Amino acid sequence: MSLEHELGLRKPVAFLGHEALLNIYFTATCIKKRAAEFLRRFGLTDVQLNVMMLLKHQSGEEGGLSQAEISDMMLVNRANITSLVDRMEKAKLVVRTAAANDRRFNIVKLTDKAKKLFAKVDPLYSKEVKNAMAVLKGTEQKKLIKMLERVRANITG
Amino acid sequence: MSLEHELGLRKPVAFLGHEALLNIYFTATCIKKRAAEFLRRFGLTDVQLNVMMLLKHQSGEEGGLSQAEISDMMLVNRANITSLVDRMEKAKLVVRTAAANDRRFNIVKLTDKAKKLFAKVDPLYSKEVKNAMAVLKGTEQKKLIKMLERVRANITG
DNA sequence: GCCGAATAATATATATATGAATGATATACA
DNA sequence: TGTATATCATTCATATATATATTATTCGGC
Repeated sequence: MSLEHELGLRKPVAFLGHEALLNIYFTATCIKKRAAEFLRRFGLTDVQLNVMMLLKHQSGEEGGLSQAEISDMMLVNRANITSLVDRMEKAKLVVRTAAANDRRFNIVKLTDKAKKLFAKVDPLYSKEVKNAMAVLKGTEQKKLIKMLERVRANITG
Repeated sequence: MSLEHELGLRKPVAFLGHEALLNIYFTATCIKKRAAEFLRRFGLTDVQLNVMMLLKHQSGEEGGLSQAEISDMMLVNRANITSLVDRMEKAKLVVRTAAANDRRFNIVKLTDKAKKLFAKVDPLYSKEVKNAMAVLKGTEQKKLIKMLERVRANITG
């Protein structure tokens, strides 16, 4: 269904480019809502799962990531990571560790509790993601990715 | 460039569907950041411009929209509209008016100040949007829209 | 005309996002 | 060596998002 119908607009979006842009924006919104709804039963938010995924799969030699690395990998302001890690630390999902050589850094690591929870949630979440995207064939997904990469390259460059 | 490079990941995203989903998500993030940056010089946020666009182009007979209508057209929780309209009212961009027949409703309307500002910002913003999407041909934009519509239909249905 | 259900807006607690300013620490180099 | 500069994390004010509960009002059925 078109955005016009989904949002209950009285008049269509003014021009094609704007409709395309709004489609990207609102599809992301739907994805985020769906993820939030799914993760809620585990007491997690989508952002927190994202952090857990990064710590699981992208950790460096020290067995974790600095807050600056997390911020870069999530395209999020560094100031935001402070409170995000605060909340996750309070929920016993991560710990802050002093870096070996440079006292400016915190190395953020997953707790055992978080590792166990992730082992349970990750396969279920992956299945959800696969189902969500299964309406597009592999070749379509690749085309979609290429188009979105071109848009990003154009606006960030 | 691929997400893997843009975000500085050490390992690639686990499977194609997740990469596609993350591309949608992060492209929306980039669009939002770019819009925020552009609108800042006018003292507006992207969300506030969105409200102004809706009030300009989608208003009903009463010359405005109820807060519930705004919420539906923005896929945003209704509770959120209260504070959003509060801030815009404080900035003299909108006024709340009592609806004629039903005292439960507020009709939100643009002020003259907001109409003038919108008349200035809108053509510049539209040009930005056109430029942002100009890397994709019209037929590509249409394909992109169709694919995203299918994804939304799948996850919201 | 009255009562329960539905609807609009609000209040509250919480999570996430930004920019700007600050303090602690490293590093480069004159 | 010592200083300018860069980098990491934090704090602050602000904007946006959610779920949940509450209040005010309207409407449907009787």
